[in-house]
Amino acid sequence: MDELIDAASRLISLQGYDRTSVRDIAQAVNLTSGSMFYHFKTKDDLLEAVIRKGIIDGLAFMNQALDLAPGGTLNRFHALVAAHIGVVQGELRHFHRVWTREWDRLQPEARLRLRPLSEQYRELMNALLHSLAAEGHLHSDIETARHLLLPGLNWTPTWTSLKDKASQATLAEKICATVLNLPVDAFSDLMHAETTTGPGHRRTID
Amino acid sequence: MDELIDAASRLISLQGYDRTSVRDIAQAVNLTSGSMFYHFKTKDDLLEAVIRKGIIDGLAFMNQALDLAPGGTLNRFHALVAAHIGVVQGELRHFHRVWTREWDRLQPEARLRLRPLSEQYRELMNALLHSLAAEGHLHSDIETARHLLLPGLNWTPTWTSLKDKASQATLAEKICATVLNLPVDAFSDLMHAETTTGPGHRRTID
DNA sequence: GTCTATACAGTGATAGAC
DNA sequence: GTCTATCACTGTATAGAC
Repeated sequence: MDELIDAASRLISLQGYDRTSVRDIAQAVNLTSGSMFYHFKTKDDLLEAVIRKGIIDGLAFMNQALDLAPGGTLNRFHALVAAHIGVVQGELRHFHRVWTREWDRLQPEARLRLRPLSEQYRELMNALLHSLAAEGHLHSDIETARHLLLPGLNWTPTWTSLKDKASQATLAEKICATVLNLPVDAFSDLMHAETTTGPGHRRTID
Repeated sequence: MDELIDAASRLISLQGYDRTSVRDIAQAVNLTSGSMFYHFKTKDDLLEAVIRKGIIDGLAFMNQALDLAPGGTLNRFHALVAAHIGVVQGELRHFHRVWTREWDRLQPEARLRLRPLSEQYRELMNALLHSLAAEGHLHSDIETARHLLLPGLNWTPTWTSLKDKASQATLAEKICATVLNLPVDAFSDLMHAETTTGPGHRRTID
């Protein structure tokens, strides 16, 4: 039941898995605790379902953003970073927080089942960092760059809260610039130059 | 009682605060649960004591590393990053993990009491990023750089485990290079050039 | 599919003996 | 200072009625 998963994501995100009782979650959708165990065999199964939905919806969100992004690599990089910020700060934020904060509360078998999904997420970022390196924008080690970038993005809710797309895009610019060790303005200029004059492999604005 | 704090840091780090019972912790130092409440009024007080010790010892470790570091800014930057990796991966790792993972389980008043301590930690990194910018190595926004760097360092235990100082220093080089968007070799060269020919504001090797 | 009722284990914390 | 014993409570999960 999807309402149950939604409520669980919200409560677990805010209170933590261990402090959120099955009664709390069931009550949030006007059920009693007994009824929850009809839909999920155990509380752990519910946690797995929450995280699975978080990853799947997050992937869809990211892929959609990439499909709409203009062609140049810098533009696509910015789109990806902005999309990830959207996941972390937007409607999926509770799912994402549960994913990152409660991942190691999962049973080992559950982690194995979810691993392929989360690898896809990492690969999206990897591919773009490779393009940046190939085009001479990124000079540092790609793995290390990803290891700095991803936790940094995931941690943004601890020091800022950005619900609207505009401010998310602004933050994304600052972060992209930082990855390339550039002033924000320099990155913006580079990115926009790319859009107007660049090759534009696929300008998919329908 | 310090043994109690040590045992608590280890168990809470491995199992999480909520899953670690007072009985578990007391048993680890051959006490019964009742005795723990002689030393700490509540379980929450014990958590605060663990995190306080983690921050204080971490600060001491960082300051000591900086005192021993050679003079140049790049060298001091590397020393700071290596020291933080040392905190996160070395003997203080359990304390540090509790600090970062259970911080928001603290009562609001406890967070207020500890805030000044954790600010000191952040300021160490801030000061060095400012120096890097002043000397023309760092071009990006300093706040943003710190917001990428710190979570990235704190998250390293999720993808690598480095107990010895040598491999910690190697990782530190990769990360410093990434912050400056340089290949590792380029950063190493820059750093060593600075040591042998640089101004060396204070070469404090006693 | 949801309810009520309940089994059963474990929790933080306290009281009082030693 | 540490122990034992215990209180009051909450947790997950199950059984069976509807």
